[in-house]
Amino acid sequence: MELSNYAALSVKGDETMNADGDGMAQARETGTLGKLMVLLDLVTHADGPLRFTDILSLAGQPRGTLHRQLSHLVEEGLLELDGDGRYAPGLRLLDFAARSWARNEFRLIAEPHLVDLQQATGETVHLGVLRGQSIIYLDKVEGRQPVRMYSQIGNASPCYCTGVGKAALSLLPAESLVDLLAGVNFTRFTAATHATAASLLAEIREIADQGYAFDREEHEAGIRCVAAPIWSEDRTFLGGVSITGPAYRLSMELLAQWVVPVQRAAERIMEGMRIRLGPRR
Amino acid sequence: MELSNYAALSVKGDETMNADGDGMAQARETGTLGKLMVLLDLVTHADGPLRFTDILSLAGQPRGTLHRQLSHLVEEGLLELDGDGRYAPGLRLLDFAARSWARNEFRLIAEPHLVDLQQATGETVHLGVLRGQSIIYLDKVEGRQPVRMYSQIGNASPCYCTGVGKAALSLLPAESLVDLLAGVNFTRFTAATHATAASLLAEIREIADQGYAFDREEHEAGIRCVAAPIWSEDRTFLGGVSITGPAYRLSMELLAQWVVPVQRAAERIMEGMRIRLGPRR
DNA sequence: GGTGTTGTTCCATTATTCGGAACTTAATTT
DNA sequence: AAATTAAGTTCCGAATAATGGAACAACACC
Repeated sequence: MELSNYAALSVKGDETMNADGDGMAQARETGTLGKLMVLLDLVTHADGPLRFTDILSLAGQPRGTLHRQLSHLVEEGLLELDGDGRYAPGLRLLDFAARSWARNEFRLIAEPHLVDLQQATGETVHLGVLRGQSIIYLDKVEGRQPVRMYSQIGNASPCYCTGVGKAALSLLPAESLVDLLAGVNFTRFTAATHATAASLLAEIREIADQGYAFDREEHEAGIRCVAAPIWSEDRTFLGGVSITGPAYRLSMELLAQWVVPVQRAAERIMEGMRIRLGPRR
Repeated sequence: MELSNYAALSVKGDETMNADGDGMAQARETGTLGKLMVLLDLVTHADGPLRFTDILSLAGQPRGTLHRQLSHLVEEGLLELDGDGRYAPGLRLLDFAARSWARNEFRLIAEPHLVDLQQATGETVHLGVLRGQSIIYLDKVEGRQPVRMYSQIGNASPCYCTGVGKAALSLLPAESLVDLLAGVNFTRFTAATHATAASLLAEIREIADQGYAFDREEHEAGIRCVAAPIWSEDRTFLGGVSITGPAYRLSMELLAQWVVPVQRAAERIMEGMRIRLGPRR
């Protein structure tokens, strides 16, 4: 019933006001749509279905207004209203996403290289993109284990404690990086999670030099990974590939051996992007 | 570049006007949101990224208006505008969907029973819901094969040529069924696809009596399935479970043997719904 | 039958969207 | 290279849709 750590994982993140000293505030108003998206965010980020009153207190809108907004969302299939008057995410979202995923050019280019990497190492391979302050996982290739699909794909994870996230951040120019980190809320998931922008910055500088990143159980205890960055030539697109697995099986020595394969996969994906999307980008 | 069979697969379907003699027209106007959703539909249903002009001709809006609408969608992350001025579905859709899927109550209830059914038969098991004239697949459990997740999940498939679809339709009262079929555009995917509402109606009457449905290579040549219906007590929620596989492996005799297991799985799922969601529904 | 809670409908006011046209910018032709 | 066409962007008065307060139903819990 309670809301989950909404702010920490929010893709958008700056709905209220970012305590950013810089004058350059990102574009904000999308009028009617923006307000509706806030509601969609609220409902999809909640731990379970929300009643009208719950949303009322969270959204702080007048009752009449909120009621009409929710009705519209329900009518469009973006939300669903069950028999007990509780609002849940709508199935139309699934349909949109399935199409968006199936046709995603970047993912299609990367796919064969992810499979190669999975087979070479036997461990789970992820593909992620930096979007705002979050990493969105675009694909995942696992070994033989009983399929639990969708598990990670589409999930927005924090950028400061994942391999792909840190690899992507290392591509940013120093200034943008500092700006971005200023807005990040550092939640400590494990003992190894970076707790401050300063300590993260230091590691990212290192990663930028080396060209690869580790996740030393920073997001989830017992889970490690190696990641390599991926970027478009115009740097509008930042992401990464990673190999992930349990710490008992993936020693740091083994991870170090996988640096080269991961980097090679990243390079091949970038080569594919140049060919498919044109050399300029 | 061309549009795919947009109308046939559309979840919404009645944007213009349904040739429905009945006075009870379903609610329609969602104002600003509705117009934006039409655009989202256009872009997500296209075969590839669309340029501004493409959308302009498809949407039939004034240029200035369309431009602002697309800008808003892009700003919210629902669409993405690449360097070549082409619009593609945005990644935010993935994030929404991942959450919507992970927390879907019906899916969570059904999951263990799907796994059981998969292990009992060794073939692929699907869970689907009727939404408008389409079946939306909510889950899929496969055997050992190399994982290609997301493949089917979230996809909207026609109701008239899938096992789950026909099973779900068989739950509708005769009147609603006729109304619904009046709006369906019967595309012949294979030689076995029902071509008219009449022939479909005849089979659905049979299915309603029997309590299970076959798909005899009606959607895809070489693919068969058995399905059993699932419904909430108040009949607001209709769907089904199915076992799907290649015709060379799944003889009609074998499928007939699986009727009982599929029905049992469906019953257990419904029992779970009664317990979790309250007896009324 | 009251009384508080929750959800829905109504309508004048206000703010946003609409859409034609003028204006850039890029591509194509002469 | 200049001229021409196409493609995309910005502007602003008019039209429309969103707003939010208040009054109205539905339901539970005393």
